[in-house]
Amino acid sequence: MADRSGPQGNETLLFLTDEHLRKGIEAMFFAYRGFTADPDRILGEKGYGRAHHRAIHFIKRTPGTTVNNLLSILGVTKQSLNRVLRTLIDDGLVQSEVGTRDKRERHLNLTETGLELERELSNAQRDRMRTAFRQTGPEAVAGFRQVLEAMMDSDMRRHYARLKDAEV
Amino acid sequence: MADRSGPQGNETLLFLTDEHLRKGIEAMFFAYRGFTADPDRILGEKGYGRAHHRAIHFIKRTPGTTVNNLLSILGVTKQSLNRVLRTLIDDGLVQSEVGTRDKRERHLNLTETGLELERELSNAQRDRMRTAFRQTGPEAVAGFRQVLEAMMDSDMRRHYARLKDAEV
DNA sequence: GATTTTATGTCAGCCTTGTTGACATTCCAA
DNA sequence: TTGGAATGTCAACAAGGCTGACATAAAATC
Repeated sequence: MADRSGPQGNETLLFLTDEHLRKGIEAMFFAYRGFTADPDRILGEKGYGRAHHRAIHFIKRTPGTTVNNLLSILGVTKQSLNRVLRTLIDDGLVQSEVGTRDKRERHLNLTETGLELERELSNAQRDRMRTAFRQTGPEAVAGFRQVLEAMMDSDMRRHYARLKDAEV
Repeated sequence: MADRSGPQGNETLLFLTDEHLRKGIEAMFFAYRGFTADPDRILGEKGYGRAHHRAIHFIKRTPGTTVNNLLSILGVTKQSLNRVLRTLIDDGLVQSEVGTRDKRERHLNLTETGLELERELSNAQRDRMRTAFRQTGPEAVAGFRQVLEAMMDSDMRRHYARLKDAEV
């Protein structure tokens, strides 16, 4: 929100040049590849894809979540999500229970098998994140999260913040 | 590389808890969606996809690059890249010239039309990046780039660094 | 109580973008 | 001259997005 560079000091704005912005763009591109590389390998071996990982992650993250809630977090269509959920339910990784208060809803949870895969995936992804965090230190990590948060769409920031408040 | 937290001070390691790592993971997920949202909208209107954007970006970035070089940066198969390049060449956005030194190679450049689209895409993406950078300040941006760079696969870091050295 | 809205599931079909495999061409280099 | 490298192209396939249409059950509203 606030422009933290003074109005007179031009040298304080040097981090906003097009060259620096392009470097930031390419950093996002290359880093995201690394970010997904390890889970992708594991998923590939088991016949799943990134979409399954995302579903598994957020079900683990918000146990008992409904399909609609998952849709708004993932930002895909219900048909797309349904295809993924169907295979996870059929394979016994996800359990779908009719809601008690509202019987139209389905509450989603990971089964023991689902939790196992989730652990395998998030261990791999966390390992890389941990290494990167350790290499760069807490101040860099704080900046990393600030910039990423500022880059989100506002509705996604809501999801992110809600999760943050709930657990951290 | 070096663990910057002391071996005895536990409180300095608090940024490495699983909860913080998970927050970093979700920050990457939600931020990447924002990162690609604006170009995706523009591309969708013109019948292109993210793959076209990536090709356009790195051709602009490294004019006269060969197909093979582009392949190693983008990390896809030549068939996949070829399909994208073909549409861009047919639509007059990319020019492919037989190499002079080695006539097997094709040197890729953007045409004036291609440069126009590239400007439109990167302006949109830079706007978001600039806003995020300005909101968070130079120290946060430095941390952002450090962490992202540490998260890359080493071969991708090579590409990233090479581009960095060449132009920044 | 009847009607409308909501949550979900499902079927069919389309698109982009990734994959593998096979094969042709061109041309540098040993 | 022959082998291999760089590129192009064709075919087939899969994942995972999308839209549209329709069914069902249940909640909400009139």
